[in-house]
Amino acid sequence: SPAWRRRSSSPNPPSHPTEVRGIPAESTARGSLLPAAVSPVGSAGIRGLAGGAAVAPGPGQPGGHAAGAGCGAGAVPGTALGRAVHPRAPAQVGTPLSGKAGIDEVMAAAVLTSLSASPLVLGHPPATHAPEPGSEVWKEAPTMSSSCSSSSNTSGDWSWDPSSDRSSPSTPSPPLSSHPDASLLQNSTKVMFKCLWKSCGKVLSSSSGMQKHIRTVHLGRKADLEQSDGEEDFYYTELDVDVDALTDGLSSLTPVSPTSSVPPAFPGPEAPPPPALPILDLALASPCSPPAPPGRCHAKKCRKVYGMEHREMWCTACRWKKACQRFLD
DNA sequence: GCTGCCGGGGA
DNA sequence: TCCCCGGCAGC
Ligand SMILES: [Zn+2]
Repeated sequence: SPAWRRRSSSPNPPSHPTEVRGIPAESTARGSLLPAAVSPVGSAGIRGLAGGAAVAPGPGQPGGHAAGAGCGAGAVPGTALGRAVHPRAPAQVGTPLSGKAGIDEVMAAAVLTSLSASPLVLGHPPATHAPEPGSEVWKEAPTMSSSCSSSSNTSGDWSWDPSSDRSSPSTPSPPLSSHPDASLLQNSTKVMFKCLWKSCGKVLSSSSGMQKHIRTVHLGRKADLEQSDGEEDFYYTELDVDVDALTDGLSSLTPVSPTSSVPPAFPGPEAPPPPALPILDLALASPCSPPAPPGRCHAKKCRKVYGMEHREMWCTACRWKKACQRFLD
């Protein structure tokens, strides 16, 4: 390794209490210019995703993740596309993200969701037709063309430069309790839960429903078992769906399998691939450019991605004007 | 002009 | 060793 490479920089940044596989549990971006983190959260239990508005910067580093980049929704104002996905950590133990808040939130979301019962929810868009079934929502993403910035990274294998790491705000729990769901809902927005398992994309109106879906369809468990062993990987994102958007192209909410009962195409009959995948999907589904080659947004390095104004987020190499080590081509 | 980064150099 | 930056090639 090049001399300029910091000896101290290791693929594994100093651990952060709320990190799961190296990623700050919390989005660092908050819809701003920073690509935020899409990260599996929650220690032992049901895991949801953090992200939405943003995707963790940085392609995975050597060591595990397959395709790297997605594009951060970053600078672009949110759309109907899930923007405030966050960790769902139902009552499980030990989650730094206060479990209680998590529950409350889930409850709240569920309640609110059900209150605003909708015709839209399960793939029943109002008469208004949808030009292109299954993609309306996602099509929002490409609009962020210019922000084909970050890459996602799903797992901790990527190496956050220590200095960068420190720059990310980390206040784990607040978002949960102060989540804008409520207000959003009241503003003609409703929360939907989108399954992130590969090739699924099913959208349900309640987290419990989604968990059940994942449990039965993807984890092959019995539907009626609640939180069986606490080790399930429930990857789904929460979408704040603007009702207006829904009326426009709702059908898109049931992207992949119109017949919700069809199990996603997983290679084997066995358990689905590990969680990292769904996230990747999320990342990949995002905006790199519609037909994004699986993996990354080329040519864009830290400088471009984060901009001069966020130089501290660049990888060391970029800061030193060396070959970027985060966005490898 | 912008971008990525080599190579050189200061502390 | 860490870091910065002049300057150049490629677009
Ligand atoms: Zn870089």
